Amino acid sequence: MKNVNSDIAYEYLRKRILNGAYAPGQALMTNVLAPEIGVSRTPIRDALRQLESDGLVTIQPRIGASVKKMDLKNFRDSCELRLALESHATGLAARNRTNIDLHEISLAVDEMRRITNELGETGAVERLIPGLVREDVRFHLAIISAAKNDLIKKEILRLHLINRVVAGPSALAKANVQPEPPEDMTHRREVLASHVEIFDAISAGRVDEAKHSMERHIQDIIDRSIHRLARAGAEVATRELSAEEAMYSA
Amino acid sequence: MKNVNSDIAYEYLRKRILNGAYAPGQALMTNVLAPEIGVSRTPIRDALRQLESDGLVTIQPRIGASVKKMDLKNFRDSCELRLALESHATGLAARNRTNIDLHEISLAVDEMRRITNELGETGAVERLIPGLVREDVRFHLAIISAAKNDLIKKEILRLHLINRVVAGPSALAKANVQPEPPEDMTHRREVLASHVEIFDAISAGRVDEAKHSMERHIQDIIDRSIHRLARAGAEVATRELSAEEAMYSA
DNA sequence: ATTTCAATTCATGTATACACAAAATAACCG
DNA sequence: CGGTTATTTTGTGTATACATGAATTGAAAT
Repeated sequence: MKNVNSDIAYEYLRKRILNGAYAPGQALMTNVLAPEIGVSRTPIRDALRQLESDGLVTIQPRIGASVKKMDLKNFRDSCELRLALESHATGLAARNRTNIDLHEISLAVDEMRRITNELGETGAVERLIPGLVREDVRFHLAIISAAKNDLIKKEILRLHLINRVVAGPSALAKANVQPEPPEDMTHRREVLASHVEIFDAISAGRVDEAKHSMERHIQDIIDRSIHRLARAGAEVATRELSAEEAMYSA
Repeated sequence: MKNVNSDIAYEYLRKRILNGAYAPGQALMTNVLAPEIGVSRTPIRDALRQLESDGLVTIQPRIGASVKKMDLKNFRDSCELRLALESHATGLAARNRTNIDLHEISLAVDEMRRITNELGETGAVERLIPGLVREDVRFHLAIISAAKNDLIKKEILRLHLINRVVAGPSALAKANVQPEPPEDMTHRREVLASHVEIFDAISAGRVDEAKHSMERHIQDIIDRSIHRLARAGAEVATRELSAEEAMYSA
């Protein structure tokens, strides 16, 4: 999409859906959005259709568009899909990665190690968590890029978006789940260890090992997400997030 | 999509793209299609956007829509994606299948066995191949349904569509590749054996085995497709097919 | 003859008007 | 007073008109 007005509408709506300005199920009416955004209904319809294929919006004929509701079943399904794609992509990465790819992945691992250690020593959660998230994103992104399959990459990025919206830090905050229990330091070291393990496998070209390591890693992440969500109640909202997530959108 | 006129345009264009009425890269101009289909440009634009997200059409801003071109790289990528999804779905099927699912899968296997044997005896290719294709489709469809993940299912169906368009029997025919070499009888028996193997694994709930069997099975199919396509020339066309493919669209 | 640039054509993107389906409200009847 | 049926409202789907950007043609210059 690169049509001026459609893009304006698309970005506007996407941002607002992603940061929770609209409640899930909320109707998105073209004739109220048109004056609000300052374009006509036509590009808004385009944007809504695009958002629908992104999985963020539901369109019912003759009824209209609404922010997509995510129940636990849907969320599980999309996690499962992500698991399938990202673990497979990791296998591909082990086969297709260039040295440049390897370098980028290793940077993400090294930086995460540095921050994790600093976090263990100083306990400066507020200051360091964003960096940790950024390096995590960087790691996963570098791998799916190294897989050299644009279709798979595109699909994974789409899913990341949805998942983060549902289970991202701010979403959990709004659902009254404490986002970062302090005893999670051990978990952070586990995550780091997983990343190292995955990197090593990719680096050595061990396809199956890379794949399975990533599969376990993502399964862990998913289990934790679902566990937390389940505690927060069955109905899951599409909620706030920002800075780091914006990367995914790019 | 269930808007009357959009649907008309969508079905019209989709059919024509799938049966090769338009050459790959062919421009699809709203103002020529509008009188042709008998609706205005607006629902046609909707249909084109839908087809774009189906992966059948490319839309460039201010330039317009055109039938998507598939080069070998794109085709490989989409095969790889299908491989990832369908093998994963098979693993899920082994875990989640109901007895009804199992029954449906077994019917597809039994029927394929019957037809394969009859084919081996009579050699009536013309008459029996369609049935074979149908049972193959039925088998794969039954499995991805048994996986109980609608997202994955939807995605696989989308890919099947693209793949069949590119590498389906009629596409190969147009590309001057003999569709069914007679010595392929051994291959047909291998396919049947694969199906049996996969069914057994799913039936017994052996997740990993099911997954890997399907992975090998699909890899075989892909290798054969790509091999044939490569002989037919690098540039791949989006070409004719019908009856069986229509099933996938449903 | 070839390249450059201008003018024209043409198709898209966008706005808007209208028709119609669905939802909300009011009127009617039991 | 509850439930059913008109009526109105509201917002979508569709057609169409207009404006703008891209492509193309033709003219001018090298």
